[in-house]
Amino acid sequence: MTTSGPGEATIGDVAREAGVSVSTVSYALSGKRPISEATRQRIQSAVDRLGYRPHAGARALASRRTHVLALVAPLRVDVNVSVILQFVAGVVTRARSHDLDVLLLTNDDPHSLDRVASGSMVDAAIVMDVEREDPRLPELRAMRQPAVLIGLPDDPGPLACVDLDFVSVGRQAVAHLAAAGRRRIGLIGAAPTVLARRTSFAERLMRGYGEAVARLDAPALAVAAQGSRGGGISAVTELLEREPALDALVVHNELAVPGVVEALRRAGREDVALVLVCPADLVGSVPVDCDWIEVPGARIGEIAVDMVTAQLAGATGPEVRLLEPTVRAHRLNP
Amino acid sequence: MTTSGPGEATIGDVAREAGVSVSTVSYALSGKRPISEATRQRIQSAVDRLGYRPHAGARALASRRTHVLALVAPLRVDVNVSVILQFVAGVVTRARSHDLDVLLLTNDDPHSLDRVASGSMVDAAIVMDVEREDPRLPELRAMRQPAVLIGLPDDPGPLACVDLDFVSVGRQAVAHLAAAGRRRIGLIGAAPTVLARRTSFAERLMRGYGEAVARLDAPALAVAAQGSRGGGISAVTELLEREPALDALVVHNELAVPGVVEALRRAGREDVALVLVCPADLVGSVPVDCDWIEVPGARIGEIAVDMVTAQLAGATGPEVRLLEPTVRAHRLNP
DNA sequence: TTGAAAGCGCTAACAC
DNA sequence: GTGTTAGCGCTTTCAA
Repeated sequence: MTTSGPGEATIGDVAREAGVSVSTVSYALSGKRPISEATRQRIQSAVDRLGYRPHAGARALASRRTHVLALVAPLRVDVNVSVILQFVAGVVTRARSHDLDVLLLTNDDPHSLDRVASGSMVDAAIVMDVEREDPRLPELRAMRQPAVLIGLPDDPGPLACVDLDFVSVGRQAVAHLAAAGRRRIGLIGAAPTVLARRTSFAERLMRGYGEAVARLDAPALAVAAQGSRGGGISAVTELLEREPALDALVVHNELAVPGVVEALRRAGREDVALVLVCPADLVGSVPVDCDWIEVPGARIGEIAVDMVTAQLAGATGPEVRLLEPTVRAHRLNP
Repeated sequence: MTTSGPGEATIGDVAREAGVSVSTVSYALSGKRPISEATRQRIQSAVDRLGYRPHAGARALASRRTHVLALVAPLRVDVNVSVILQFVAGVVTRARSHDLDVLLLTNDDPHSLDRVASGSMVDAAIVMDVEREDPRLPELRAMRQPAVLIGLPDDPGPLACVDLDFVSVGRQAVAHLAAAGRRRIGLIGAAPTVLARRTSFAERLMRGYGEAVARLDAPALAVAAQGSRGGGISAVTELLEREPALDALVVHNELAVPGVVEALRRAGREDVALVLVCPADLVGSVPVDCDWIEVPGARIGEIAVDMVTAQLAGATGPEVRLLEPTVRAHRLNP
């Protein structure tokens, strides 16, 4: 007697084993029509006995659903990997809870999304690292499958978007510091390459910041910083030169944070108030008291999946969702 | 006239448009049999005109190949995300160059690999974050599809493995320091949770270290450290208490490095020689001169893909590949 | 409540 | 060098 491993049995084998027709097995498994409890059980035990697993390709061919989501993720050096991975983790976890798997596309091949979409490898797509005038937008709009952007292009058209409201992040950071009496508020922004790509979040934060300091009649003191310790040091040095009376800093560059802290210490300027914009796991390693605004990567990834599944289910709700940020305190000795 | 978007046309449409049979189209596209140049061109232009893309599910059903690779990746908090992402990037990039896509599985569901494998969603699997007695090994051995482990379990059996030779890393780090006259060599290892899981690389490095210091008749001074600035500080403090004459440190914990450097500085012990074990992008942000051994994540990911494609092609080469590490110098002012 | 059978779009014999 | 056609394993009418 031959015991074949799992994945060998077909729906026909199950049907024979259970003494029913293939359609009955199919319906029993999908629940798309009522099946008597007795047959349901016979089928289930046949499935277990044979280790039956539906063949994904056959199912996709017949039903036109793959149960796979494309995740277009950047993996660019200048974007903080821990942020990326938070988004990815959120997407993958939530996708599984919707019974979807995730096909990971990195950006090295600009047409890979087109390839997998028109090859019917995926039911939908989630796109990260969106630029203000993202070159992928035409492709995305032409897709049969729904897509959700993580980020906010200038003209999303009918595409669904979700992100932290970075304009509000900039405003709130400034407002929070102003409320604490600060008026010389600098901004250390994303890496020059990130800004050069006109990455949507980087510019939006800067816009919010710019508006807010203007309303305060405070000087706009924004610099881009390389995502490194050295980048943080240079940025602080430059800002202190431009404005020696600097009394606060908004830092939107996770990798530069250690350098920023170090430079302030060396300059004897621990009095400069800090608002960090970063993921939750990063703030824990910051060695000074400060305030921070969370970039909730995992949460945004989850929402993106929820939006995409809603679209798959035919819903047509609000197209753009921006999460409201909150300023929180980070204290070494609570 | 209706211009339908890409992904609507079938191979039958192409065949009609080009005035040939479907099999000719199929063979022309796959190159699996000689086609006259003339027909090849007619077919190609029909493909272009119609925007034809083969339906992945149909292809998988007929050919029993999905051209998809499962990547089982951890995304565990205690493992450095930048290391993980290097592996992932290596895998995805190399996979694409073999015309494979990557289905990303995270570990939250232990049976997901079984699910996608027996559901014929993937042709092969690459598994990261391998433990010495990994609970997934039985599943992996039962799979129809080939698998490659990144890491080295105690008993890999017939499974292919690839990793940096961490035993050698430990030995070389010690040998290098010993050659520089150091005899009180500490080891700051992976996070306690990583060790508790018996993660293969962590223990192998420790073994190499232990053997090497024993041969020197030097004391074994190993501690686990939390992956954080605080973890690095505590580890240094503890080691300096145990051995005030400490003159060298091997650090195999990326996230603890800043704390280690800081603690040594505060203790006035900048004379302690350092060998860091970390990915290349991390060493750049280390603010002191030291030596380091690269963990070539991307390279290992690439090799894993090459091994898996070799297996798909029917090869049966060397089962376990361990990359030889090299000690290099990191100098702030070269 | 169940079954029979027609596809889904492609590959790969098997023909010529 | 090219065409015909029988599957691949599933879903989903249509019929009972």
